[in-house]
Amino acid sequence: MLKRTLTCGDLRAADDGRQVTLNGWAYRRRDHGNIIFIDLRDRYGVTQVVITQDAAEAYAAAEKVRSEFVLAVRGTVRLRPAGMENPGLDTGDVEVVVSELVVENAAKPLPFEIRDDVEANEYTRLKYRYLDLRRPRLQENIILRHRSVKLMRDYMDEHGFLEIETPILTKSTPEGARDYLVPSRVHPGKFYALPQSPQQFKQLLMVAGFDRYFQIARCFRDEDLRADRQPEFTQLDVEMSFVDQEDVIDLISGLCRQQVAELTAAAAPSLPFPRLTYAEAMDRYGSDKPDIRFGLELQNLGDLLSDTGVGFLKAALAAGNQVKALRGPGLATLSGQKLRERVKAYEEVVRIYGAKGLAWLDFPADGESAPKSPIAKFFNTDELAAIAERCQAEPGDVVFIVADTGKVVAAALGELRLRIARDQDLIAPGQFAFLWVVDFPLVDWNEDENRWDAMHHPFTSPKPEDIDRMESDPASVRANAYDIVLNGVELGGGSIRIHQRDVQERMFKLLGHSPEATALKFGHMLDAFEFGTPPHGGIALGIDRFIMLLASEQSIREVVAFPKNQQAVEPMTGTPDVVDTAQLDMLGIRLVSIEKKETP
RNA sequence: GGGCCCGUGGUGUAGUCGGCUAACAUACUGGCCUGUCAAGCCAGAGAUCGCGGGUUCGAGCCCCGUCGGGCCCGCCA
Repeated sequence: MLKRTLTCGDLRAADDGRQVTLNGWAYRRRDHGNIIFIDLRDRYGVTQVVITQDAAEAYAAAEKVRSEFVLAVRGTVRLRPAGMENPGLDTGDVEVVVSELVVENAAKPLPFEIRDDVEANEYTRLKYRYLDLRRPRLQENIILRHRSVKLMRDYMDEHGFLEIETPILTKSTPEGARDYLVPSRVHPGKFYALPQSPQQFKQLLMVAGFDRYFQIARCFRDEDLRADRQPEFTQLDVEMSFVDQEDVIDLISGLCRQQVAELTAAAAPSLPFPRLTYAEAMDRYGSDKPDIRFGLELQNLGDLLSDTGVGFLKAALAAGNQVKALRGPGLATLSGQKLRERVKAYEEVVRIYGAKGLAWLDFPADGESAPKSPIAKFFNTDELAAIAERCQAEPGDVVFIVADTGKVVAAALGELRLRIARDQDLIAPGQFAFLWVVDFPLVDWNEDENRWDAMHHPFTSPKPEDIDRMESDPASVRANAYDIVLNGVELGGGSIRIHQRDVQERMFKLLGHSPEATALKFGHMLDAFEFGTPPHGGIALGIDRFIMLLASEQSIREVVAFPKNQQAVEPMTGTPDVVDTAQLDMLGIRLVSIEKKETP
């Protein structure tokens, strides 16, 4: 083959006169008759090559070139004629006059065009992912991902961390997400599980004295997919010994700051990152991962309405429910028709999160007209004024009210808050608003199973001042747990771990595990805690999500080379797929037909 | 398990109060053209409108079912 002497991103005016050979893909071809331009593309850039009848053989070949042919060209670099430079290309001052052109591989018409401004159906994109990945946008995302991970590795190395691999074939654990299982051929009837995270191994590395560990770790969870959830994903997994929460927060804040500073056009976010307790976050934003790029905080109205005559609010407060409000800036300036449509859409939003209704009060822009809200007349003047003051509602605003259990109010208004911010364009692009959420509850009551679940995971330590209430009032026990949030996306979370056997046993007991089950599943952890375990803690960052945000993408599939679709299918290879009976026989596995849903 | 939205030439879209001989752009094929850079101009081919059924004189459009996809709820220690 005709090997390149440099890449399609290299040539500059100073290279005028050089003999060069380029390899690449025919990105665009412009045939003027007797002169043909081809933009030759590789991952480094685009270079214009020119073919004329002066090189008759090359010209004949160039006439047959189509999009995405792989070419090798030999020729001479020359400055473009005055006025013909292309400032849009790094190589735009020059072009290569071709003396020899070789078609290394032709290409059939493509299933979609290789360009950023035409978005093909995502199934087609995934089926031909190798073509999708040629598009500049995905090339940039994948390159950004490389740089991000490289930067993380260097940062961790500079801070004294060791990168250590942990098993992919490991043991199924009863807690948390569904495991992906791998049958053992050597032990028919037994199974490995793919790790949901390297949690136990990294803690045991602390017991082993490795002190500062990290890993770019692939994790697997067999749960339903979302735009920000793939069944396999990558974490920056970190664990440290002889540290407290502040050490972990400092370390990771610095890493995040560096990522933004070095990989985006945004200014480095200032340290320390803002911090909220879980209780504050839920109260003020209705979310444990608040987007703090805009205001619109939730306001409690309960105390203002203790004597209200408004029936549904009175009833809600009497039942011990919450009444909270959210300001919709400028919404009262919409026409009656538009406002009704908007309210209807917002009712739909809160309904999804369990709210039975959405009340609204408009404050007319002129400060005089009668409100359009059908319920405004039930409030007395003092109440309206108090609500406006509490919500800092100006003339022209609408205030939305949800009365329900604390959980429903938070979820409904928390989500509505995001929706209003988007609709009213309150989020300026290009921001990276980090936030630490701390003091998570240790456990969470599971209504369905009638038991306590670990909010983070069962190895998370309770706050020393709360530990005495683990048995008497578990809901009030706070954990040494922390999450880092970026632009309303949960980037990662961690905790200071339990390192004492008795505390760990109390935790398992609280979670409803019998001593026998605990010994069977977690005996190795409990044993380790009796052989000199240092105080330790750590964190894991979702790398896919981080890069999605750095790249301003809406889905982590845009930053994963070969992602699965929402049905957990990878359309290119056709994964998952059936296997030979012989393979199953070897594993001692027999398939039973999956029961069809019964028809009523 | 559930909710909402979307399936129209290869690709992206329009057409959705029923009248279509299915439109536009691009890609594709052929022709013209020596300075373009999303090149341009001319001509051409290419779609049983995801699939099945129904309503109707007539269905891309309405109804029912089904398949595929996206977003979300549940789920995700």
